[in-house]
Amino acid sequence: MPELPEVETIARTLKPQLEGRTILSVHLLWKRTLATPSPRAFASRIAGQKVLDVGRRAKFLHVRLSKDNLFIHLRMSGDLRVEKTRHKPAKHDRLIVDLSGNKTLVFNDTRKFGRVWLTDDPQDVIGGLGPEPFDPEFTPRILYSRLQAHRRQIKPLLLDQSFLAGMGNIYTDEALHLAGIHPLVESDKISLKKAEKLFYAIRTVLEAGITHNGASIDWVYRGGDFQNYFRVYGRTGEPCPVCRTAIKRINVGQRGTHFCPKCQRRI
DNA sequence: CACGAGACCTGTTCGC
DNA sequence: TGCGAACAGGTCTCGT
Repeated sequence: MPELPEVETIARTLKPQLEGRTILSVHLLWKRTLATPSPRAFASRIAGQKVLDVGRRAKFLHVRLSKDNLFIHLRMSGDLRVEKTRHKPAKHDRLIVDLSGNKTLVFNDTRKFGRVWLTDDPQDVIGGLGPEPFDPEFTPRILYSRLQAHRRQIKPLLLDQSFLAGMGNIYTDEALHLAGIHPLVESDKISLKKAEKLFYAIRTVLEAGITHNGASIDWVYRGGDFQNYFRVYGRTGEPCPVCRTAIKRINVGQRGTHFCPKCQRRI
């Protein structure tokens, strides 16, 4: 799925296209796409609400409406576009939101993993999330103490959205390589110095991702080109950009994991 | 508490 | 060429 930089890119693109418009009607094409409320309540409640703001929290797109909050999670294959209102859904369209001014917000999601919530209390959806990587309150010291609070393999821990919000499989592999940390290292074995390095590595790779408008992989093309700057992700067997050692691929928590066996020692 | 496996889905690529 | 297996940017739930 889109990770933090891809969702940030989408949020920035949608913001000027959606703000100020009024929602006229919605058409739900795949029932399970809607997490809450019921399809009937969703349709009647959302109609007539105005879009006040569009933003991002972790990997959620947050659309603030006059009375409610619309949250959209793209999961693995979701995509969002604003188009001129049309009447025939395209392949894999799951939710159509008709807006004032002849525009339509289209949620297209091949694998049907994506979810949409409408709620008056944002905490219902995003209440359990960990710190936002770019939050000024989030510091290297805080990352260190949170790492010490667990004894878990570092990669799955970074992917845990309640530990840290927004990291996904690609940016985690990239950040661990930049910080020189093996993906299986136990979190409480990471020194303060290494935790600081990891903190800045996380911000660096996420920032680079945003600068490049995210990554476009396989058939999910969203315009970004960060895939051309991957250090290790998807580069199994290719030389490490730092030391030329062949990049290894292993499975960690059933996720493909790429790292340099020389730069990222297990210890 | 930490971890692995299985679900949820469709599509593409890999290996024989 | 063909066909099944493996794999894909995510997250939840269950069992050990």
